[in-house]
Amino acid sequence: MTRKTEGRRPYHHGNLAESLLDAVDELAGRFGLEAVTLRGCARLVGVAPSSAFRHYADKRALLTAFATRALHQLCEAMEAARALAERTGGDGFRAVGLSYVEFALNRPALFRAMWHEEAIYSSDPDYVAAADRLSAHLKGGFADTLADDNPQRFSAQELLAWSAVHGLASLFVDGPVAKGESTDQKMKRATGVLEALGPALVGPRPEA
Amino acid sequence: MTRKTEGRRPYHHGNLAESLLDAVDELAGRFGLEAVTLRGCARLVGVAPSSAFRHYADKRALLTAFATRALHQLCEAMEAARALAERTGGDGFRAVGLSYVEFALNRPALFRAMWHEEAIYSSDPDYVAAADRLSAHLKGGFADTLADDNPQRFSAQELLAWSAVHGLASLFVDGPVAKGESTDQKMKRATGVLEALGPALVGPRPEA
DNA sequence: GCACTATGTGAACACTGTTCGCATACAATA
DNA sequence: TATTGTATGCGAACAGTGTTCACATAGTGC
Repeated sequence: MTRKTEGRRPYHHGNLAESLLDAVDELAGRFGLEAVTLRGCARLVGVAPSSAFRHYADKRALLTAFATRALHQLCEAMEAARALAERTGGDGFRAVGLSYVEFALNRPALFRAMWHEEAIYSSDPDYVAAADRLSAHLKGGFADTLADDNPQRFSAQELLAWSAVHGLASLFVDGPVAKGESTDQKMKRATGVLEALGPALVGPRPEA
Repeated sequence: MTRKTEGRRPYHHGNLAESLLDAVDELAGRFGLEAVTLRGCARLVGVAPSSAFRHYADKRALLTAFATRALHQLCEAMEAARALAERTGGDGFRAVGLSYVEFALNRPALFRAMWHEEAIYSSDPDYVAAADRLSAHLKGGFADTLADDNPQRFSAQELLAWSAVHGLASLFVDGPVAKGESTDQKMKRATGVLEALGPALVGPRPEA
C-alpha cells in the first residue's frame, strides 16, 4: 500500500484514514480503549494531530469508524465459523455463538468499542449498516432462518439467543464472571451455556 | 478578606464524599457518563477541584464508588421486586429479571457505570463485595436457589439466566435492539424473552 | 505551465486530571 | 481558655487533551 518514495517521509501520507484506524487498534489493544487518544494515534502514525481532522470530523467519528470496522470483523468471524460448521456437519448455532464469545475474549477492546454508545455516533449510516449485518447473521445463525430479512424484527427466541450470547460475552469482558479463569475455561462455560439454551429454542415461536 | 461563615457556605462541606457521588449521578444522568468530569462535579457541589482528592485517590476511584453504589441500588430494586412477587404470588424469577432490565432502561448511566471495567477499579474490595451481592441475588432469583453460597460457582443454567437478562439490558442500552421503541415496548419484549427462557431452566442441572 | 483541490502543519485555545504548599476549621487535651 | 494535632478545603501550577484555523505542500486536470 505504501507506494511512496523511499527516502524521507513524503508530505502526504497516502492512506491516513485507514492508518489511523490501525493506530486505534494498536493502542486500544495495548493500553485499553479508554487510553486511546487522538494525539496518540497521530503520533503513532507519524503525523500532526490536526491532520486527523481532514479524515474524521472529531474523535467520536474516528471511534465510530473503528467500531464499524470491528463489527464487520466480528461478522466475518461468525461467517467463517458457520461455514466451517456446515462443512463439517457441526452445529451452526453453537459455532456462531461460540465465535461471538471468542471474539469478545480475544479482542476485548474491539468488542467494547462496538457497543460504546456514548463514545460513537451510533446513528452513523455505516455503523447502522454494520450493526444490521451483524443482527442479520445472528437471526440466521440461531433460530435457523425465518428468512425474515427485516433486521428489526426479532422473535422472542431470536432475541433470547442474541441476548444470552451477548450477555455472556459482556459478563466475561466487563463483568465479574469467571474473573480469574483462562480463556479455555471460559469457552467451556460458554459451551455449557449454549447447551443449556437449547431447550428454549425449540417449540412455538411467538412474536416478541 | 477571608469571609468566614458570613453567608451560608461553611468552609467545610461536611459530607463531600457522598455529595460528589450525587454530583456524578446528576451529571451522568443529564449529560451522559462520558461527560462526567471531576471539575464538573466539584463545580456542582461548589468546591474546588482539588478538594475531591481528599476523598478519592483519583477520578477512577470516584467512579468506582459510584459504580458500587449503583450495584447496591440495583440489588435493592431486585430485592423489592422479588419480595413483591412473593407476597402477591407472582413469579419471582420473572420479577427479578424484569427489574434488572427496568433498572438499565431507567438509569442507563448507572447501568453503564457498573460495568465500565476500564474506568473503574474492579478489584476494589467494596466493588467486589457489591458485585458478589448482585450475583448472589441473581443465583437465588433465577434457578431457584441451589443454596450454594459461593457466588463464583454458577451452574450453566444460572449463568444462562444472568447472561440472557444482562445481555438484553445491554442490547437495549448500548446496542441496536428496539432502538426507536418506548420503554413499555421494550419491557414487553423483555417479558417475552423471559418467557422464552423458561423451558431452559427446568430439567437437569449440569455444572458449568 | 497554471490553477484547483486535497491533504498535512504549527500555533494557538479552552478544558481536563493531578499535585503541592498553604489556609481553615474542628476535637482533644492541658 | 489556650494549645496542639488532624482532617479538610483552596489556589496556583503543570502536562496532556480535543479542536480550530490560517498557512504550506503536493497531486490533478487544464
